[in-house]
Amino acid sequence: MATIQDVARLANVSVSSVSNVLNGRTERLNPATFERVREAIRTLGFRPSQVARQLKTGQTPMLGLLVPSTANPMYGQLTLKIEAEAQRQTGYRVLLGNTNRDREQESRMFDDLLSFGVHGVIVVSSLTGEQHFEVATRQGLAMVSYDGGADPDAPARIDHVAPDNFQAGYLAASHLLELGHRRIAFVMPAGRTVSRASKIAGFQAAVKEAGLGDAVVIECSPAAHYGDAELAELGQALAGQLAQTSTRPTGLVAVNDMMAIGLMSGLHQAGLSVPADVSVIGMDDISMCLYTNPALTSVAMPFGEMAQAMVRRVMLRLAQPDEAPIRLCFPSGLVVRQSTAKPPAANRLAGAGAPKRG
Amino acid sequence: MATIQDVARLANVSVSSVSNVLNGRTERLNPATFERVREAIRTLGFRPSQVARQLKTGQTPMLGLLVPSTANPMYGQLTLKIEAEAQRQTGYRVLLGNTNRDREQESRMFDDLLSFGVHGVIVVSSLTGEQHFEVATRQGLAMVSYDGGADPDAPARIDHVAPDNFQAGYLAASHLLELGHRRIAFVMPAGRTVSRASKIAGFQAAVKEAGLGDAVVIECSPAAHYGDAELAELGQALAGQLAQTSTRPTGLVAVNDMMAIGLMSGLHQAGLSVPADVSVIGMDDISMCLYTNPALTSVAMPFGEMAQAMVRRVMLRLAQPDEAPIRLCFPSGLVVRQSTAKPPAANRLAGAGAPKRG
DNA sequence: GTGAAAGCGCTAACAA
DNA sequence: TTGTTAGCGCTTTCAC
Repeated sequence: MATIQDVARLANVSVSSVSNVLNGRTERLNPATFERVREAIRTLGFRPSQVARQLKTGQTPMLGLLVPSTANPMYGQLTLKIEAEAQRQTGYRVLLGNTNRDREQESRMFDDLLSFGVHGVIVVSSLTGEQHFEVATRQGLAMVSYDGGADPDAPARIDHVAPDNFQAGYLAASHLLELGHRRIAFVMPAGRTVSRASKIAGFQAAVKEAGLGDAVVIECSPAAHYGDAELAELGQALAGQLAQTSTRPTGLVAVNDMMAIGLMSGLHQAGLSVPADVSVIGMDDISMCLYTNPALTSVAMPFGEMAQAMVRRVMLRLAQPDEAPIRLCFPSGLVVRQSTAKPPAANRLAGAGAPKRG
Repeated sequence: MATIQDVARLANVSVSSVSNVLNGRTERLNPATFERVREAIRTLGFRPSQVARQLKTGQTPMLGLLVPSTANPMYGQLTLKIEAEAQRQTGYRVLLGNTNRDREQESRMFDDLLSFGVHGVIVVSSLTGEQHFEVATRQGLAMVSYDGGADPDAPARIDHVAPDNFQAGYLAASHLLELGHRRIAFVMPAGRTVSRASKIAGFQAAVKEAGLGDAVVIECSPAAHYGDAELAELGQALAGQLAQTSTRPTGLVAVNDMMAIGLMSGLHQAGLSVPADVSVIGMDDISMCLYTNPALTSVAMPFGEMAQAMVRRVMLRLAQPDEAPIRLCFPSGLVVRQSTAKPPAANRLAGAGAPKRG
């Protein structure tokens, strides 16, 4: 690889002139010199070393991105959008780390980012209140979290970007209630995060509004790996159990689409039909929703806009580290497909025990 | 961030002693000095700058990874495995780029890798015979390709890792033939790559062995973006057309699982049943196969082993750039689930026109 | 408008 | 066994 020295020699100028050309300080250059340098750069195929540049300036056009697992289509999709957005907005590249939502892995990634001189990072994690986040920000990492808990008292200065989870829970429950369901449940893996709590709150609010009191939150076993379609597996197993109970819900709101897909699969295996026997609704609206059988009704989150906001925000924080942290919340929207319908007739009668509306 | 100078000062030694400690050259150190330095490092929370180190040595513990799109679950899964394997084997981090299988994006990523001083790269691309690959390797990139065409005459020195595509095509076709299907087709997006050609060759070989001559290869419209579940969309559209033809195949081999999932979705929407009316088999065996309805029969590729091989190979090539390029081929295996069954009775009779076996 | 030179934080050859 | 120092490729002051 050619160096700035080689270019200077070939163009018969000093390295500082070459540097000025590289950094677009045209006002300081004689147009003729400028052209000569550009010509030399071209003939040598010279590309400035980001490494040397970074050592000098402390800046590098690179962003850290931590996701639980790219094998999960939802994070794979988000990863794509964030990477594209970083390129589009600023030409930054992305250093990727899968964390499995594991504290230790997150922590090691933070350390590595710091030693690579990367100062901006976007994190998908529910652990943002924990100490390793505070340590990392104190050491100079500018962090933006996706769907993390925004504890106002947390010491770490982190920006938060999230979908409106309360609204998502509310929309999902309302949809089922409007279809006539009276026995509905919210399904998720064990463990309450801030975002899950919001979804549940929205779900319960809709249930209350409908004058029902018996909405259930079902927690599966905890998700251990996130390395795969594990949520689907949990949902599948749970659906098998639900199928055997006579008073099972007629409508299920899943914490996300992967779990919903697992639920549908388990219900089918148990000989039940979706939506004839049980309605299922997911959240995130990943592309796979279009191709399940039946196509999955879901609550869509504006990933493109959120990716854009996260990149913009981390850039801003890189430029102005002392900016006060903010929380951005994006509206979600119901997308009705074929996995939700009226409850089976028997249940419409059996629902008489519940208070009537209006 | 503390520097090596700070550590030297605190420990009352020279920077070279600190450097020796950092690089594990314990034999040159007085144990007491060693301890003193380690202590200083700990109290300062010192972490050596990879940037400075890299400027000096030309090495960096980072790998490039180019995939068409992490939004495609297959590549999301592969990305996860490669990243994990890079961490496990050597502690390397991964610089990710989504390319959309676009020449221009690949090329720009190569340039950026070079200017970041990253010399090892794993590429998922069908364009490995093209010029930008040759340019990149000549400029010092050590490349390993996944499922790329291994043209022995290609000038670029690239290692290739791939599943046995011929075998995959053969296994898929054989499975349908053994079930009694006589009218089967291979389905893929327009455009023949080396790996698709191998799958087709395996598919045709099985058809010939069965004494049939009329196996069809169906090319959908070309895939334009890869940014999403586009293959599924193509499959869905195609299935809608197929459903209307009376002489449609009774068994479909899809080039990969996403396309198979799209085909199933389209068939269902057209009122056909899988596998009662049409059998569908995919390739890759992504986790989603377990959760489709019906669960998708597929040909599994050993992604874990292939990821391991790719990382090992790129490390080797980093150490010995002049090593001769090799091609590693990994066996695939049939995984039977519920999307394949005997053809409908009418077709079993209609198949009489085909030559009989034995 | 252009050039000389210091220095970013490390490694490694060489000196002591 | 430990220290001194040049230099990796660039940016940026400051002098001309």
